[in-house]
Amino acid sequence: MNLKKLSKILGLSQTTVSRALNNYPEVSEATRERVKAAAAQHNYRANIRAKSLATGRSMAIGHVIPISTRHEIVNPIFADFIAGAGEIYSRNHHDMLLSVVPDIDEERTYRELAAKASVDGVIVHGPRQNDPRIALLKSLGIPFVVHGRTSDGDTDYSWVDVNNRRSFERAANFLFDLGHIRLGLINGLEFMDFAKRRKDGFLAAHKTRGLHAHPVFMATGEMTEGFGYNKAQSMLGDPNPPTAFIVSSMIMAIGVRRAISDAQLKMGRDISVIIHDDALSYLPNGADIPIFTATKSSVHEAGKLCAQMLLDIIDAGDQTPRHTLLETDLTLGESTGPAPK
Amino acid sequence: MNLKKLSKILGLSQTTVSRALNNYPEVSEATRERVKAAAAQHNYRANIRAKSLATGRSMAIGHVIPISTRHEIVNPIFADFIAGAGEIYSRNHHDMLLSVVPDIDEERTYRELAAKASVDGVIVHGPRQNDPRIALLKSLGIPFVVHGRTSDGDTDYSWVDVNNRRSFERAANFLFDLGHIRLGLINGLEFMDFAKRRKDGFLAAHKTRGLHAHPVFMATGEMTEGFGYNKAQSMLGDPNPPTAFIVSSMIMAIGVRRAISDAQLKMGRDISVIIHDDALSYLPNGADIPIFTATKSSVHEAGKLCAQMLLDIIDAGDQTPRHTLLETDLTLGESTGPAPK
DNA sequence: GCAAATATTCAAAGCGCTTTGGTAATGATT
DNA sequence: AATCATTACCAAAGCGCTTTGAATATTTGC
Repeated sequence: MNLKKLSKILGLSQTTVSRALNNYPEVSEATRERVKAAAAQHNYRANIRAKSLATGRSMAIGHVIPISTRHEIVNPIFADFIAGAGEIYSRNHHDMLLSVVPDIDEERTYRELAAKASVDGVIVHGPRQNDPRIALLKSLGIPFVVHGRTSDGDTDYSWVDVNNRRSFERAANFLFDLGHIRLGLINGLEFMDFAKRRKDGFLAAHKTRGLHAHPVFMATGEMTEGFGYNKAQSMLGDPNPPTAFIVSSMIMAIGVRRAISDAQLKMGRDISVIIHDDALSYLPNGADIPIFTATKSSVHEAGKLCAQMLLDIIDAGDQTPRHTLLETDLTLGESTGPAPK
Repeated sequence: MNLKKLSKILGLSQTTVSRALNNYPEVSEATRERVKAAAAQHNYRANIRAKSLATGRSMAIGHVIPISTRHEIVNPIFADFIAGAGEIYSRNHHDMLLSVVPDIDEERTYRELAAKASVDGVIVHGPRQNDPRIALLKSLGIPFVVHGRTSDGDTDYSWVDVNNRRSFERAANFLFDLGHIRLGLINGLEFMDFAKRRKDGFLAAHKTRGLHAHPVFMATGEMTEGFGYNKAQSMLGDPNPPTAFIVSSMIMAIGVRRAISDAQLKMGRDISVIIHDDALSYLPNGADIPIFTATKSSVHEAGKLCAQMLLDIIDAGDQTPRHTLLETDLTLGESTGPAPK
């Protein structure tokens, strides 16, 4: 079923049928209803590619998911983020175009997306401290929103980010308040901007207390369960080990918990743990009482915000950057307690 | 830059330029090279929607990800599956169109995908035992591959699945061989086909040994860490508890491990655990020695296989269903041992 | 009752590509 | 030298929609 056939059936021109369906005012209510009824009856939907060829808008948003070439790891938070964004898209009749590409091919992918005019805008995932994608997308003239931020270079673009620095500063201070002096940081890769900011917050808290963060107690790496386990284990093996950990993700924290339990220690009593909790749907932080004390910020919500911001930007045709900085909730769980004597 | 301009620059017709770029034979090698050089120089890429409007092929594959309306949970294996499939798509110049929809809207989504002609085929995720989507997609005439299978109704369609029944039968038998008699099963929702098959395998092993599976020791629910924890905890609280668990996913197993550790038991000594391991990139089952004894099958690989099968089907224009049944590896880890006396 | 204003409808062009059905030029065949 | 293939190219139609500009029908104003 297509427009031509449908208009023939109705005895109307394609123009009128098209306008009736798209709610243009210059169509009488009587015919509009007749047209809509016929469209429903014949299960007519405008061919999306013909439509977007005619309008110049693709009604699709691109997400380029980089896969680390070295480690082949997919960021697990991505499922929840996508779910959030997808909710907004489908509510606004947009499609989501996903490109999963080795990080080495990212630039080419963005260029193609732009040249082929496949999308009206893109969401940028996992920004590095200094990320060439910003300049690239600007030069391509394609609207975009970054999930996260960059620190160096051009910072004049739209983003939605969590206040990572403050979160981790608060987390560290909270542990200091409990009497802990030696903290371990188990963080993501430091060329990732969020990881850098978290470390900065961690260090800032040390500084105000006049404490010194031991480099050996600041680990940075791929955010897997295994990495969390290894680093926690080796830090706990130190002759003068940390009494508390701050861990950048639930997944790593699971490894940390395993290491603690392997060392015959009890989390929350012998050793405290604060995690950053992205509120992943499949990894809830306990039911009523959180397992982990956490700086919490829903990545599902972030997906929704990014998507909405991008659609707004596209709609407005507007170039002035927008920003949303989300504060985290510091929620008390059972993984923290006073420093052991 | 578009075809028209490019052909003007080259002093050739659009026909010739198009043919040169698409490697048709009726173009001299000299002009072909000249055209390709110019295309590269001007960063020309065919507008994908114009192209697919003309060819009738969208060069896109749809994935409809259902979100459970009741629980709002995103299946975490989905990230790795998508990554695998995406690899195949980009290698074959296809796009991936993702629709994240409440399970209640699934049918409408498929109908729209078909009517709007947005995709050349779809991958069906998470089939139920008797899944209406099969008949729907057949009636819509849209090529599809199911990741998993159905048990009831029409079973004549293409799929890629893991031999879930045999996997869990083997797992149970392995535990019986170790002297365990009371096994606990912590499984996904049973209307999901994979969960049903796993349970069938579990029961089959009991039957051949002349053993009876206790209903209280067979849990079924949403595959979260919390569910694994709750069920393991309650089963361990039984006056005559199981001495081994078979767990349907790594995520749930993490909860099971937490319950075991909370109960002051040692996994692999006091209680054995076998999991099904989807080989998720961000949740590797240990480094050199697996943490869990597992029936292992990479979901990333399954994504690749599904994608490739679908592209092959579309390419062949062929209707005869194809099947790939993957056997799992039963890999020995540190979570299993002889039944305690 | 007639011009002007307004409300409806339509034919045709255009979005950027592919593909059909040619033509012109070259080379091979008798 | 005339005929036939073959090679290399092109003009124009068509994919299914939107939108411009014009035409026709219906009201309104005086």
